[in-house]
Order: sequence, then structure tokens, then C-alpha cells
Amino acid sequence: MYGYQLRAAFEDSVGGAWPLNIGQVYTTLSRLERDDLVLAMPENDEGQRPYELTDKGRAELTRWFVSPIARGDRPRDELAIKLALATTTPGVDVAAVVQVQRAAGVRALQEYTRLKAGPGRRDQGELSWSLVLEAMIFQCEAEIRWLDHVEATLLRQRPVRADAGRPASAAENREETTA
Amino acid sequence: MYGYQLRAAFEDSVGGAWPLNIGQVYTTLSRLERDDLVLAMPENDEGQRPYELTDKGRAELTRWFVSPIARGDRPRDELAIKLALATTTPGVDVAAVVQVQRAAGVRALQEYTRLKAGPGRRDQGELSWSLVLEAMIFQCEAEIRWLDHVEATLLRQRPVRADAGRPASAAENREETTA
DNA sequence: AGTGCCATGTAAGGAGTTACATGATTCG
DNA sequence: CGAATCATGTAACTCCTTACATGGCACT
Repeated sequence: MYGYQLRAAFEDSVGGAWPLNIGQVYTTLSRLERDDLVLAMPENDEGQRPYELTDKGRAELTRWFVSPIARGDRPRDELAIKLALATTTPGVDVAAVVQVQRAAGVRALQEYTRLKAGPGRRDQGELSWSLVLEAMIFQCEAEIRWLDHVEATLLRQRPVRADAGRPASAAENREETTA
Repeated sequence: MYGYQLRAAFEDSVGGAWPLNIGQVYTTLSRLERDDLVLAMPENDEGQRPYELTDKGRAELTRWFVSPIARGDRPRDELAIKLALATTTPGVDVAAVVQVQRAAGVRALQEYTRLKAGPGRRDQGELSWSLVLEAMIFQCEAEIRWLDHVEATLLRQRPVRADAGRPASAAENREETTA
């Protein structure tokens, strides 16, 4: 395939959930060629430059498919980091942070559910796209459950306060937080 | 705080789940200073260079705490992408990919559970660290449930085959897949 | 004639990584 | 004395992003 086709194939598979920048496709193909994982063919009559997998590239691809993704090379979970820092930073209303994020999660879940119930696609990418959508739904549900768990933990930790859920004022932050 | 302290504070909060490279701390502090979000103080007697939040920086920090993390700026889910591509790439044994990943997920979950039941830390970072650990547990459980769901969907799609779960051989990949 | 899509790239920058260099202090 | 830790940085690189530049081709 050539660059544009690769992007189209990727975005078709994930149903447009993660758009892929075309510029990155070309720079990545250059690196792959440099590392002998793909081979650039000469430009054809239509002005396109298709690439082929080398044996090394095919081996690497197979390795990727058959090895599990290690826990270690997962990206950091920004939400978990935010909550962890919120509990260790004075002057931050953790309960408010939890509530805001939970509401956003519920909204996202509704949107996903609406998409899933929606028209459905009549093309060959339907299966892969619905798998991706369901992955997002499962993740979103887990996030909401975790936030509920966090809230319960906080209530167990410090007893209920009358003003729980109220956002911290800028004034309080100025008074209580430091670099 | 100065660079080294910031890293220690971060790693304490997340319980060492995500190590933070010290080099990145300094380059990031430089960018933050350039953007007027922090202010570098002169080197003190112990040869340390503490930083202070500017008003702009404090406002940005508050904004981060009180706004939910948008769905759009989540990193791509490599596992979902792998499964999506596996279903659209000829010659890939999707069931085998699911099984390998599921087994890894179950192993990870056991490890997390062991950690949670473990000694526990007697310091002030105990709460935030246990929240992070539980976030990983919830995510891991969701991943396993999703993989089970994918497997069920595949069985509904194509009927059961006698050799399901068998990894694709390199030979088959060579014969059946293309760039 | 202009708009939009196909198709190829480049440039600049953020965020992350590993690796390296340098000096002070502390501990066995 | 040597090794580890504290503390500050730099360099090179990957991956990803936005933005820009260029040219062909099709459709109104």
C-alpha cells in the first residue's frame, strides 16, 4: 500500500475513533525503510509510492500480533495521576475533582451508547469498529466505577462535610498551596 | 520545590507505578519558565534551584484540576488497535491474539491483587498509591471483560473451528498476508 | 474558474525515552 | 577509599501534533 491507503485502512479499522495524521505516515514509513522493515517501490504511473513489507518487517509484525502488550509500555493514566496528586496537594477539593470527572464519564458513556445503537455501517469495517467502540465503553464504565470507589474511600477517610462537592476557590488555592 | 524534589513527590504520589525521568523534569521546567508558568529562583546554599508557581501557573494548575480530561486527548488504545487491525488483516489468528492478551491480563491482575494485599506503606502516600493501584485493577478487569466479549463476538461471527486458539505459523503469515 | 479531494512531503515543537557528563555529599 | 545517592543538566531520538507547500484531477 502507499501512504494515503495506509491511513485510510487504519482509520477504517478503528472507525475514525483515532484520526491518523498523514504527515506522520510518511515520516514513519521513512524510519521503517531506514530500519529495513519496509521497502519503498518506485513511483507508479498514478504518482503513488507503494511500500512492501520486508521479511524482517513481516517478522516484527507477527511478533507484535502474538506478544501481549506489556503493562510497562502503557501510557501513563492522566486521570489516576490527577487524583493521586489531588490527594497529596493541599488546597485541592478532591471530591469536586471526582464529581466533575464522573459527570464527564457518564456523558461520554451516553454518547458511546448512542453511537452503538446508531445506524451501523454496511461496510467490511463494521466488526472492527464495533470492537473499538465497545473497548471505549468498557473502559469508560471502569473509569466511572473507579471514581465511585475513590469517592467511597474518601468518605471513609475523612467524614462527610456539609460543603462536599463545592469547587475550591482560587482564593483558597492561593492561601493553601505552594510550589 | 526543586527538580529532584518534584520527581520524588510525583513518584511518591503514584507509588512508583510510573517512574519519572529526571532529565524530563528539567527540560519541562525550562519550558514552563519560558511560558511564564513557573519562576526559577536563584541557586541556594545547598546548590539547589527551587521553582515557584507564577499566578498564571497557579491558574493553569487549578484549571487542570477542575476540568475533566477530554475523551479526545486520551492516548490511543494500542490493544484495541491491535485487535481491530487483526480482524481486518488476512492471515492473523484473532482468537490466538485474544487468548495471549487475556492470559497476560489475568497474570497482571494477580500481581496487582498481590500488591494490594501486601505489606502496605506506613507513609503519607499510602492513600494516593492505593488509588492508583485500584485504577490499574479496574482497568485490567475491564480489559479482560472486553477480551471475553470480543471472543464471544468472534464465535458468533464465524462458527467454532477445531483449531481455534492455535497461533498462526510464520509460514501461514508469509503465505497469506501482504503489505 | 474555483472548490475539494488525492497524494506526496517538510518544518517546528511537545512529551517521552535512554544515555551521558559533572560535581557534592554521605556512608560503609 | 570507593560506591551510592543527591542534584543539575545536555544530547539524540521516537512518536505525535499542527501547520504549511506543492501538484494533479474531478466536479460544478
